[in-house]
Amino acid sequence: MTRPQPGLAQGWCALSALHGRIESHVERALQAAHELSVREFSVLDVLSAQHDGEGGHFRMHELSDAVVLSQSATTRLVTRLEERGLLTRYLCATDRRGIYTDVTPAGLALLERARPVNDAALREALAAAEQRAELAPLVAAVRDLEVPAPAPTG
Amino acid sequence: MTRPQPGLAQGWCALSALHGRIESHVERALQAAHELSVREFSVLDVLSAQHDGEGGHFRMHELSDAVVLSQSATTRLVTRLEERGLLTRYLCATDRRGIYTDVTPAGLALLERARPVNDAALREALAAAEQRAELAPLVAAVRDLEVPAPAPTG
DNA sequence: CGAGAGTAATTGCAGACGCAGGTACTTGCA
DNA sequence: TGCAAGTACCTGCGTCTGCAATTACTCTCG
Repeated sequence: MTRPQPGLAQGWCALSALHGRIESHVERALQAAHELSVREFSVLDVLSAQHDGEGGHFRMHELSDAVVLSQSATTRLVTRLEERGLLTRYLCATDRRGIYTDVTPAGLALLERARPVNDAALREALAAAEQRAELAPLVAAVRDLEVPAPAPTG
Repeated sequence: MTRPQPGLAQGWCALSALHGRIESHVERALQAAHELSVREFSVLDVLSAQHDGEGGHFRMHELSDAVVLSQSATTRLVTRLEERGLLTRYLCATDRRGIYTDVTPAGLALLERARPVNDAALREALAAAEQRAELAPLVAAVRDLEVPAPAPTG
């Protein structure tokens, strides 16, 4: 750990460790507060973001790409969320193979309630990770990403 | 995805996406080449690194902390690796509750064969992720971490 | 029109995970 | 010594995940 291999693995190891720590911390917080997993929150977030700018719908495979999950896992994840009334599924008119997903008002409401919990947990996890020497630089990089360029470059 | 929320979530989202993409790519490569999961490789790597500098052993809870896994998952992971002859378990002499784990020569050999596969897959995944605008800066940060201080020892 | 290739989503199955509970051991206190 | 509290690891159970196979639909070419 202190000095495994001075190659690529070091960066990847740090990335992985940081991700794991943040995920488990946020997972606990979201689960306790709203019975949401990180993935579920992520789906809601991605879908609602699209909602803002465009039609507010995602194809299943687009969604699985966005949250980096297999198609089967995405199917089941959407199913669970749909059963809780947080998402809707509807067929694509022009291509009957395609299925769109969209956030329901209930889903949007839950998302907005969960967002501060998510952000707080995120802050805590980042602060904790910053204490570790090998994670600190990556934490800084993540923080820099937050608002890289508020200038609308188009 | 294009512009979810201009807050903390953006950096975390990028970190999560990058991690997911790298992990699934490396997982496939290691699985195909050596029937190793990313976690298993990680355990072997961490343990062998410790081997270099120190006694070469980890307590279970230290290991679970290093790879960011629950204790139960660590127990089973070590069990699987032990059954394949890649790890050894032995009691701690001074504290009979504690259990140390160490890499066997076979484990070390497999690790060294798997390392180039891991590194190659890592490189590929990073290169692919770099093409995405929202992931590129984080990829750069990870690359920077690789050799932060190449100062030779002594 | 109809056969075959290709694409989108779902389902069966086995593997791995986390949580809660249990066992074994150590420590603190009387 | 004896008992309660705390620590370290393991096991039962339910859930989630990925892979492979399946179903449903579209597209291309004859």
